[in-house]
Amino acid sequence: MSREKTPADLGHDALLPHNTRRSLPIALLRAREAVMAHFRPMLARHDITEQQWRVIRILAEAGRVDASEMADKAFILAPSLTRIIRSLEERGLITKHKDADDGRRVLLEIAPEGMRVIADVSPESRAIYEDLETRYGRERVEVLLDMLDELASLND
Amino acid sequence: MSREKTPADLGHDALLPHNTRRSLPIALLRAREAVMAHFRPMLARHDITEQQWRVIRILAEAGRVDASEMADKAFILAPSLTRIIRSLEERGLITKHKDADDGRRVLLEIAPEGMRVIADVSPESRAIYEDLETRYGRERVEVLLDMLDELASLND
DNA sequence: TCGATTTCGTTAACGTGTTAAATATATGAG
DNA sequence: CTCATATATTTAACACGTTAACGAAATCGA
Repeated sequence: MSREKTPADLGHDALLPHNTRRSLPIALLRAREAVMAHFRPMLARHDITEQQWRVIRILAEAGRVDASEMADKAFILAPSLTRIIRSLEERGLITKHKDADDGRRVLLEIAPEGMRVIADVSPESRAIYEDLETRYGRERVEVLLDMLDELASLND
Repeated sequence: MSREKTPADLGHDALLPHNTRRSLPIALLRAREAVMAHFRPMLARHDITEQQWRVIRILAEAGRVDASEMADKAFILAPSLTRIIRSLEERGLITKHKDADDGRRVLLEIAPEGMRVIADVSPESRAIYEDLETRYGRERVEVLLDMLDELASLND
């Protein structure tokens, strides 16, 4: 009969946020974390972070890319990208040079050492992703990607 | 006829990761970011971070909670939580005391000042979320939440 | 009871996220 | 051409994410 009184009882429900368990931000966080849990140990064995992997992977796909384009494709904010580029360059995985036509721009290119990392990591990455796809369902992944894209583009 | 040669041409496709555009980790990141873009400015006006908001919101919902339980519910790693708790306590939004029955545990409770923040932020948060729900579609949000939950629990 | 083990929380160290401001270069109006 | 403005990148400052290691308290088995 006498239940525990929580602070929630002090206000009426309208003043409280909806339940945490069904909140989009946290659900997205959990899902992302669950996915990354599959990749992170493998990337750690190759001594690169998730973000560093995104950057060199994009350079391997797209060739020479300037920093803004990279920030866009890898979805990394400019200040983070500056640090990541510095670190990747110091480790010899990428090269960096000023754009001759526009002195503000920084052009990035993958270095041979970076290609070696790509060659090492890609097969493992693929395998993990395909296992995930299989277990979740190939078509469901597609549906989910579409729904996420739509959510991401609600603002535009 | 002579197209630009990219580093991708140096290896055959099997060695390259699949296209960045349809990758679950980045799609989840983008979607989450798009959602948070709606909330962050509002939270900033109230001078709290997203994580601080999650913590006091959970305390308002659940009453007294120990740190492990909080880490679980708010999906925040222990080291981050330690810092967040320290900051929230210094600002007088929560109180913290050792569990009498188990000296290792730290019990958290929301303070009156914290309840004031809840009262201020909740209506705005709700409004933003409901707008989002409406624009994306109420049922589609539910479907998405289910799909995300399932993805998150693939490991178990 | 005691020593080994486990659990909870913290600290440390490093990388990234976020916002604002600074710097350098490019562009456009007059 | 020149000054104002815009754009690309960097720096700074602070918060959080991530892993490993640590200290303290609880638990369990001998």
